[in-house]
Order: sequence, then structure tokens, then C-alpha cells
Amino acid sequence: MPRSQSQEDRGWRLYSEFRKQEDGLTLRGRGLSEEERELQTHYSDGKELKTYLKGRKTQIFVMAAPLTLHHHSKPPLSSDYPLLLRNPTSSSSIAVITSSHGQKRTNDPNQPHPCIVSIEKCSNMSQLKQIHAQMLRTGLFFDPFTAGKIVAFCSLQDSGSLHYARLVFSQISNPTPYTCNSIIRGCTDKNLHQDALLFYQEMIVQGLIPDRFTFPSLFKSCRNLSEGKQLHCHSTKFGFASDTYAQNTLMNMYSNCRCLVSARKVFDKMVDKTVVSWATMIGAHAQWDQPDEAVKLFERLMDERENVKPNEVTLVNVLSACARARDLAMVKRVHQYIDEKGFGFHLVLNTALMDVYCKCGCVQLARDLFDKGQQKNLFSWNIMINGHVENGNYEEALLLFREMQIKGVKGDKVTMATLLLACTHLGALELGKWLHAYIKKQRIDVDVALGTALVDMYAKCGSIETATRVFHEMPEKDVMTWTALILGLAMCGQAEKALQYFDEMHIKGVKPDAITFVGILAACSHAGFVDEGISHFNSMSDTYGIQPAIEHYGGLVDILGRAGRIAEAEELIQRMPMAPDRFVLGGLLGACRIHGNLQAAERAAKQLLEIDPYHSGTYVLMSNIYKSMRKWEEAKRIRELMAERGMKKPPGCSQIEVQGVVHEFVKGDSSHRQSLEIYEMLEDMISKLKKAGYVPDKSEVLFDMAEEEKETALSLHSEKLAIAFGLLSTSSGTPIRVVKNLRMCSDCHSATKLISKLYNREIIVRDRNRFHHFKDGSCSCRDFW
DNA sequence: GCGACGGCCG
Repeated sequence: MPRSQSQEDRGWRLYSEFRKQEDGLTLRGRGLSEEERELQTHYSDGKELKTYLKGRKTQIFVMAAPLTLHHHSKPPLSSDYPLLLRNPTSSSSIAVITSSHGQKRTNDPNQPHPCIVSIEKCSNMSQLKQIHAQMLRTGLFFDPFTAGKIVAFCSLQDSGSLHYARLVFSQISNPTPYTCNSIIRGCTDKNLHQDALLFYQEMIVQGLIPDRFTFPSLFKSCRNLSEGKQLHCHSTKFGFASDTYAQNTLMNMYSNCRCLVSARKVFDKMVDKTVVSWATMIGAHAQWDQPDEAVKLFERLMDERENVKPNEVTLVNVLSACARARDLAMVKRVHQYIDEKGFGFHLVLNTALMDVYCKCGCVQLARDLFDKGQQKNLFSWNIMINGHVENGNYEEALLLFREMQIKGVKGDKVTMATLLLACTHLGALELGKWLHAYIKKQRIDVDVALGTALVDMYAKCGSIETATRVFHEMPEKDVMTWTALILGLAMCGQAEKALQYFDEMHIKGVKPDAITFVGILAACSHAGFVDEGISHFNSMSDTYGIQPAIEHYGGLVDILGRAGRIAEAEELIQRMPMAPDRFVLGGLLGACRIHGNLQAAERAAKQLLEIDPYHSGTYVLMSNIYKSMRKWEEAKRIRELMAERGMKKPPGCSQIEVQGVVHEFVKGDSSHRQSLEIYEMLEDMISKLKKAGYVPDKSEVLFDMAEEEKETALSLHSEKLAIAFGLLSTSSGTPIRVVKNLRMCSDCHSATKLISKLYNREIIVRDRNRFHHFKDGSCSCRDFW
């Protein structure tokens, strides 16, 4: 683009002035500093910087012009707004400017022009436009300083209009840096980050010169490392390398671009570190998973050799580091510090403290703070509700939500996602549906996270059809959304569909991650696709660069074990790069049970008991294996060993939700209000079953019981009680959904298959690992679980 | 006229 000589001169003149003002880093006269050398490599052509440094004035435009932006979704600003197509005689126009009151315009900064005062008093665009019109009539508009005030108002005030600001800007002949900055900051404040950068790019091309206020906004709008480095380069060359504001925002920019090394470099080289610099750097380390570094910096700050005292933000950032490091000791130190130094009540600090206590598992401490604090906002409610959910206290979370509603605080999408997670854990489909309806009614924005939470809830509460429908209704899906559906399909035995969606995901260009493969391997295992499973496992590292973790080895062990290839599964465990955990060995043990491989089972159990001697599941499974092989003595020995170690089988517990209320049953439970009816129903069930040829499978009950007792014990299992209650209290045709805390026993499994046929009901049981979808006398798990 | 901070999904 051709430029006039006068613009070029002006640019250079201004630039020299900036250089004189700049008392920090000087580019000329002493060669390149380390930072400049580093920047030079980021710059599109290092030669330009060198030539510039020799002080040749023509280089000013060369050095400033190139700024390569990486987004192409919008055309450059110049096509929307004519920039700098202005009256070239403007330099003389200042002489004729008079105010609307006929006063001479003075340059005394202590006496603002009356027109400027009026602009500052504007409360809406219509008033502003009147002033604008008057300024045009009087010629005052041709004073760049005064015209800039119009632009500033339009860009920065809530009642302003960025569009109008740009139009006005395009009419100003010699806009001041202040005017440009107003537009940039207006874009940044309104999250129009791309526009901020495009405007800067255009401004440089037109020969306008940035000042020290330009870069903070630009750095804030910069989301991309390559652009960030160019901007860093520009800020240095324009002489703001040692401006504290610029450096602070620069650090933050590097941190946002996940380039912590550069952020830290800027920090370490800063001469005047302010409390903001410290807070930013501590926050950056905390954000990018270097909590120890963050805490170290904080300790340096506490050391008091630094001239800066921590403030609330510093403390919030340190707490976020503590939360990542699960460093409760440090949290307590910070808490004490807060109390000692009397930081008073700071809502963000207080919520951060609550959050970190929740994350460290001290929900009660968080709750105390929550109950004590008079001020609450959506953040604090959400943190507290989430704290209870994470802690497994779903009821308390739901109670808190009710309290929130009573207080008239409306939940948002975060609240909803958290509550849906509670439903997912509880298996409370009705409640989940209610929340879904609430979301629609309250017009809560369903973003990817909330949509995924819905898909996950429906899938894990056994309504895979609705999960699939919600999935398809979502306009935007990320890897988690796909994974939630794939895992859901795998868990309810629809392996082929899970694999179909995996293919579709690939077509849609969504890259699977480690957890997607957990779902894929589970699907292959349930469907008995051994070769396909192995090939997916291999593709993880070969195609997607994901190193298989222990859960993937566990998945492959399941696939091999389920197919009866026990020896191969054992061999895999031998050669996997990490020691097996109880899930891997538990999978192997489960496979040994199904395939009746006693030797391998014993080997697996021995290892299991070594790594986790206090996991009751191992003992129970092992004794069941012995019992199923009629090795009563061994089975008894295992039970005795369990008793010696002071362990009990945790009580089996089944939940069923009817009309939004979750009913819980343990074995032989008679505490339910309708207990009498439930037991009548149970008798009816058992007699119908027996008529249909059902023989109780006694292999998994205690061996020292009389046969008749065994039968009774079986009939009292919690899932049978829950199913009986379900048959009683729901109308025919509706599916019965039960959530069980343990693995389903084989007797209940075969009984439920028959019940589904005899009563013509779909029965969906979620046990601790998967769904059993009983329909017409068969189960989706194909009798392997 | 400029800077830093908190909660959700697989």
C-alpha cells in the first residue's frame, strides 16, 4: 500500500520520541540483548530487525508492517471500514477549531474542552450523536484529540456502539494512539479478540504508532503463540519491553498460549515485579500443572525479601495450585495467613478456599465456610454442590440445590451439569429427566459440557435411546460427548453400535483420546471381538500416539479372558510395562471364573491379595470359584481368611427410583413401608419362576447353610426385593430400572432373565461394572459379566 | 484510558 512521505516522516518522528522517553531497554547502540535475539528468530525475517537496528529510518515501516494473523474467518477490517482515507489538509485544521461556545481551543490539559465534558456526561448514543453532529458543524471534529473522545465513548461505554466507533474512527484524519487504543480495548472487552488484532494489523499497515497502552489489550486478545510472539516482537521494537503493564499482560498471554517457559522468562527478567506480576506467574504455574513451582514462588514472596506483599489474587492462585497438588498442609497455611493478615471477607478468596477444601476431600471444612459466609453467589453454590457430589454425598447435593431454589437463586449450566452427575451416580433417571425439563423450562444454555452430562446421565441411567437422541440433538460435540455415548453403548452391550459411532467420530474429524479407547475396548470385550479389540489397542499408539495406560491393558485382558484365552491374558499382564492393579487382575479372575480355570484363578488371586489384601471382592470371587467347583474346604478357608483379617463382604444394596424417590433395599430388608406387599410379590415371583422351571443357583451362597436356607437367602437378595417393588409400583409396560452396588450374582441374573419374560417387562440392572438389559428372557451381557 | 483470580461433562 503506498504511503505518503509525510506519514512516513511522522511515523519516524513519533517513534524517535518514544525511544527517547523509554528509559529501560534501548535497542540502539549496544547490539542485541538475549531477548531481542530470541525475538528475532520469531520474527518473519530477522534481517529486517537487524537493518532497523542500524538506525536507518526507512526501516520503521518494514519492521512494523508484517503481522501474520492465523484466522481467516473474517476479512480484514479495512474492507468494512475505510481507514485513514482522510482529508490530507487536516494538519492545518487545528488552527480553526473553536468550541460550540465560540471559545478558542487551548492545549492546556487542565482545562478540558467543554465539548469533551459533554461527551463524558453522555448516557446514550443519541446524545452522543448530537454532540458529534455539532462537532462536525463547528469543525471541532477535526481536532484528533477531541474526535478521539467520541471514539472512546462509543468503544468503551456499555451504552456505546463499537460499530459507530469504527465509523467515526474512519473519519478522523490523524487519530491519536489514544483513539486507536480505545477501539482495540473496546474489541477486547467485548471478546472480539480477532477484531482487536485485525485492527492493530491494519493500524500498523497505515503507519499509525502504538503506545504503551496498546499492548496490554492486544496481549489480552491474543490466543495464539505465533501471533503472540510477533506482538511481543512489536512491543519490544516500539520500546515497551520494560513496561510493567505490558510485561504482565505478556506473561499472561504466554501462559494462555501454554508457553510457560516464555512466560517465566519474561517474569524472571522483570526489574519491577509488582503484585500483579507475582500473581500472574503463580497462576500460570498453577494452571499448567506445576503447582510446586507456584508454591515455591509464593514462598519466595512470603520470605519478605521481595518488596511485594501478596494480595487476594495471589492467594487465590496459590490455592488453585494447592488444589492441583492436593496439598492440604499448604492450604491450611494459606488459610491461617488469611486469618492472620485479616484479609477480611473476599468472596473470590473465600470460594477458592471452599473449592480447595472440597478438592482435598475436606467437604465439611468447606461447608463450614459456606454456611458462615453471608455473601454467596452462583460460584459458591456450585462449588459446594459439586463438593458434595465429588464426595459421594448426592443427597446433600440435591438438598443444597433445593435450598438454593428456596433462596431464589437460579442454577446455571454448571449447576445442572453437577446435579446430572449426581443423578448418574444414583442411577436416578426420573430426577435426571426432571432436571432436563428444568433446563428447558429455565432456558438454560445447553453447551457441550451440559449436553455431554445429559448424554452421560441418560446412558448411565439405562436409557440409551434417550442418550442417543440427546446426542444427535447437540449442535456441537467434543471428544467427551462421543466418548460418553460410546461408553454408554458399550456398557449396555450394544457393542456394534459403539464401534459404528467410533467410525463416525473418525469421519467427523474428532480425535479419540485415551478414554474413548477404554470404551472401544469395553465394547469389543462385550461383543467378543477379539481381533478387532487387539487391532484397536495397537492403533492407539501406532495411529493416535496415545500410550496405552493400565486401564487399556485391563481392557485387553478382559477381551482375551472373556474369549477364554486365559494364557494369553496372563502373558499380556507379564509383559505390560506397569505392574497390574486390582482391576486388571480382577478382570482376569472374573474370566477364570467363567471359564473354570482354577489354576489361573489361584495365580491371579494370589497376586491380587498381595497388592490389595483388604479388598473383599477378591475373597468373595475366589470363594465363589471354589464353591462352583465344589471345593468346599478351599472356599471355607478363604472365608475364614477374610474373617481373620477382620473383613466382611459389604452388604449388597439395590436402588430403584419410583416417581422421583429413590428406594434402597439391602438383603432381607424389611424396613420399607410397603414391606408386606413386597414380600407377597416376591413369593408370587418365586412360585411363577419355579413353575417355569427355575432352579435356584446355589453356587454362590454360603456353604455352611442348609439347602433350604440357601434358597431363602437367595430369594432375599436386594435386587429381587427391588424388582418386586418395581413390579408393584409401576404400571405394566414401563421398564424397571435397578442400580446395584456390587456385581449381580448368577442366581439373580438367571431369575431376572425369566422374570422379564414371565411379567413381560424390560428390566435394566446397573451393577458396579455394566448394564444388564433383560428382555424376553435374555440379557444384553450375553451371560458374561 | 491499561494488568492478575473462582465452579461443570467422558
